[in-house]
Amino acid sequence: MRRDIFQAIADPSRRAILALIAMQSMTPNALAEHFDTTRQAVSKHLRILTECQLVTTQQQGREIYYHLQIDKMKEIDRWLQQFRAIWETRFSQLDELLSTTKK
Amino acid sequence: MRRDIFQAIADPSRRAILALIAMQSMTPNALAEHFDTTRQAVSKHLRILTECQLVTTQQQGREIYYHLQIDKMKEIDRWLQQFRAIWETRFSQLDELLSTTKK
DNA sequence: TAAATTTGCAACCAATTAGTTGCACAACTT
DNA sequence: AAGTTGTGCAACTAATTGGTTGCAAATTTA
Repeated sequence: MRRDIFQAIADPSRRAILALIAMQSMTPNALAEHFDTTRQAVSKHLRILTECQLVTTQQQGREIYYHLQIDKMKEIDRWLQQFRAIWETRFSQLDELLSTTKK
Repeated sequence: MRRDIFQAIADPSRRAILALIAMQSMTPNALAEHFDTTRQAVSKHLRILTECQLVTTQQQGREIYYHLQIDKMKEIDRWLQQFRAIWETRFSQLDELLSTTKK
């Protein structure tokens, strides 16, 4: 059972769930209304997101609110850094080239 | 055959391949040396990365060099924006709180 | 207390995945 | 021309995935 953030965000439904609860914490039932699948399918996605700590839960009576764990999202950002470093370098090189051409 | 960047980067080997060719374009054989799998397995990963345009090829004699298509990586960054907006807001809120506490 | 609501979990299933081996083909080397 | 090297593709396989239905448990409502 591989369970890392990259595998978690590979699924479009899970990305949609993350985007939804990013706006506001939601219950599984409320989330399921946004999808064509069953509530149980959504529940399974939430389990995966919980396992890799992208979301946390908060019980409120018989309802369970799922919260986005924004800090965990930063891990993706951190992985992107190595590539961002490249495209920023290339951009500044292009920038340099352009200003050289101007002269 | 779902083929989007998020599914592509879900696999650790493919992330490693991306990181390697980010430094320098490489042939499948050269890449395969960095992995415990067969050359054909690496070739399959490269095919997936090519299909979603994360890499491009450049034939040179009988060798084929795989290049990172850095612009495509920006798509991940773009998706992250919506979340980055959140964590930056929270950070600035914390920032505000701290400066208020100082007073 | 009985019924309804909200949820998670298990069992099952079809499709997909990541790997393998075994080719075939083109391009260099001798 | 014959052998070697670099590569992609097809066929197969075991494991994983994302979905389903059918529960059971806990909490709220009547």
